[in-house]
Amino acid sequence: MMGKGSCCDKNGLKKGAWTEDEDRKLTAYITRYGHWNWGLLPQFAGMRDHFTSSYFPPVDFNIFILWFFDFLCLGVSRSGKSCRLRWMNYLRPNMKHGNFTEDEDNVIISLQNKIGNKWSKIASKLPGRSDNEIKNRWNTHLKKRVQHDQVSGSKHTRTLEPDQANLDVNPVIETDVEFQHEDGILFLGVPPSESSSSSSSSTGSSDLTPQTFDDEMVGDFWTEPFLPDNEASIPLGDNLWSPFNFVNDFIYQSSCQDMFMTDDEVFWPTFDTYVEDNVEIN
DNA sequence: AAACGCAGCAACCGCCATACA
DNA sequence: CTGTATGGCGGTTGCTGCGTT
Repeated sequence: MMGKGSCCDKNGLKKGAWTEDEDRKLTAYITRYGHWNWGLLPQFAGMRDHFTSSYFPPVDFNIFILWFFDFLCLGVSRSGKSCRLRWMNYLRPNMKHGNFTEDEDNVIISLQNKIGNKWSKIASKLPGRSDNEIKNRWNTHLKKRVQHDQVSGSKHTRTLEPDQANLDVNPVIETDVEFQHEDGILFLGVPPSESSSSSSSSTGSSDLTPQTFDDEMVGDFWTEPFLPDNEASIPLGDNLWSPFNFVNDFIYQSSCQDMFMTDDEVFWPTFDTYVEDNVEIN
């Protein structure tokens, strides 16, 4: 469903509904690299019509130079803030949309009653739900329901006991969250094949695997880029920028290779090919 | 079938907190 | 301490879809 209409603001940044192409680029980019800076992410994610490939994190000097050339020449189509919002509210892995369960509604009602409109806090207790979605749920459904129940004295709403709604008691699973790569799929949390047998930190809600977004995990995931820990074991090819990129490319090609590659373009650009393709040298 | 009104919700806006130079 | 950049949050907007008239 559309939100605000599409247009550009005074700075030339695109606004309004996101296109599938923009979603794909943003998802592929963050899946591949995480994000180190929302403000710069649109540049690297290729959120522009005519420049969609060859970006890598600025951990490599060569890459920074490439980015800087592009930065000097081109505008950004989406603000970092817009990218962040889109990712957090819609594109994140394992996000649920619509169809709130009775239990979810009851958690929202109880926590809203307890702590007020602290949507991000409430969202942290509902895996797969964004604060925006919960806020909308409250404003469009639950607020009326609560008001109706209060007026009518109805007990339709099953509120949680105080200890159940206590913010210090996380009702969802707590799990060590990390990027996993299994059968070509990059995802967060314990792999499905391991979740049922994991004994380290699961609290028993195995049906909620593989992800949660409690505060502790959010801090790690949202503030640090994805850095594979096995890069040292990957041989460095002469035409690759770094072992870091090599590993990322491997994971990336397995998880979302349709983003940058067409059927007849199956290669990863080197610095030289990038310059040939994208930079005019006087 | 057309017009209208409302609900749902994605996205924007503005403010605040924090980090950093 | 001050100014700036950035991220996060809650409130609000306005487009779309659907039901009603």
